[in-house]
Amino acid sequence: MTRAVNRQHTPPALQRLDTLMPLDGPARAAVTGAIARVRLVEPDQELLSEGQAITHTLLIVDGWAARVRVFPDGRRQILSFLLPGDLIGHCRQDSPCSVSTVIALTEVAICVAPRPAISPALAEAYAISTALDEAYLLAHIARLGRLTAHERICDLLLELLDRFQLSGLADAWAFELPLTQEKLADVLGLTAVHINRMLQLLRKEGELTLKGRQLVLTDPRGLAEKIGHITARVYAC
Amino acid sequence: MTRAVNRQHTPPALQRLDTLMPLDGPARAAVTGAIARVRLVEPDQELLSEGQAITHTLLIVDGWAARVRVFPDGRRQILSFLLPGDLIGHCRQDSPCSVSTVIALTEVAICVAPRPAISPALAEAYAISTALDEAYLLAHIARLGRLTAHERICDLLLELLDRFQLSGLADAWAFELPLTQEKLADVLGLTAVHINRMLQLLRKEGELTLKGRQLVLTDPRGLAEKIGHITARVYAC
DNA sequence: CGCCAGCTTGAATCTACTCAAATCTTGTGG
DNA sequence: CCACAAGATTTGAGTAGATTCAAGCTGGCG
Repeated sequence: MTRAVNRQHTPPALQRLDTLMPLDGPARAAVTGAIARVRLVEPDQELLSEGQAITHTLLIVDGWAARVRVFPDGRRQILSFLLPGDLIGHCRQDSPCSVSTVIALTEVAICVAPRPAISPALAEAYAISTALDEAYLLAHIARLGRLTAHERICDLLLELLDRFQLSGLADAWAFELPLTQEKLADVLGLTAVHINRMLQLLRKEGELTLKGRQLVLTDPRGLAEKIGHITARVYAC
Repeated sequence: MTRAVNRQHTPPALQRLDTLMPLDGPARAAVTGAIARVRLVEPDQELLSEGQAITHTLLIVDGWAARVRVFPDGRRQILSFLLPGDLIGHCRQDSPCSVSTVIALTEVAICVAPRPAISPALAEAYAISTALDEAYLLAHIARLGRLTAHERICDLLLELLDRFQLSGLADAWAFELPLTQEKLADVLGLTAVHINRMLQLLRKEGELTLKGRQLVLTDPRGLAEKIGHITARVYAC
């Protein structure tokens, strides 16, 4: 269950928040405490359903979750990924409810996120996290609207690499990608068959290798340059 | 410049916020005062550019604006529309900066949005507005990812109808659509030529009429039923 | 060993794109 | 009030990228 890259003691979720905004003692203690009390969710289980009232903000500790929309005829679209260190349901409304269903893609560990009132640094980390979330949504819209299948895959993988780097779950080239080609298709608005063909092409081009769940990008920076990918992180100032 | 539907004195921007959350006296006064001091922006002018520091939250008073992303090779994608009563740059960060360029699509009137601290009702209206914004982004992702050209157009027009109804700028069937087919293409991830053909088809099917800038949907509720459109408004509780 | 989910392959099809030209609008100046 | 230019819409023909459907393959696991 331990991820390859993160051998140190800092849990990825804590590391992500700390990277977004250096946390003070109370914040670190609160997050560490929260992370100690996780709930495990099985793959394909719903974490939250559309329209459901939100009582706590949740924090992803481990695993992959996703916001999804399913159409009456069975088409499905993954709206966004939720990865370790990401918040679920963080908003300012009095009685908020979920705007989308959230499901676990792998086994997921979640906990209740400490209240931002505990520490100004924590509040700021949450705010930056929320801003980044929005940047990822906008990037996804541009991806689906204007990129080809080939570009979409590269662009998404570069975003994921970047996101995992924030939490220490990726080094400069590689991270664990536990998604089936069908799920990739559901994020990228394509079919599994076409994802398959494009992944083969990318391998033939030498852009990536995929052994088991381990994804390695040969030259992330060169690839980002080539397809004009700009990391959303730059927007969070 | 006065829009067809809104003959009463309530400005659309005020009406939208008041619809989201009934405003108290101070809030209404503050919004009315703010709306009195508008800045006019010409079509195609930038309201905000990517990465720029945000000093005030802005409120759209009149006209259409959009968040756009332009690729190095000239492809462009409209990420979201900003319509009367919508907020620009409302967030919780200490020193926020814009995650996308915002341009005026028509002549736009904007003002500085009153601070939410003025009134709890206003703060809640802003919070709901922000939540709705996110719901629109998610809806757009699902649209681009999984709907056909025909469905995308219908789905977008239904969303716009719904949004204009919030501010009193649309009745049950019609609103003013000042977009060229090229701009519609830029939102929907299609080409102008294809938008043209699909609009003709929709007219032939009797789903809509388009005289000048006036868009009339023949049977919005039936259409929404047919394509499985769910108004994002339901998510805001 | 055999099953099953996921991956791979091929052929036919279709949706949307490209390019190019014609027509319609709208606004402007003479 | 007409002529003209510029922008926007419309039309047609050919093409490309992605889908569909169907079959075969692979690897992990009971």
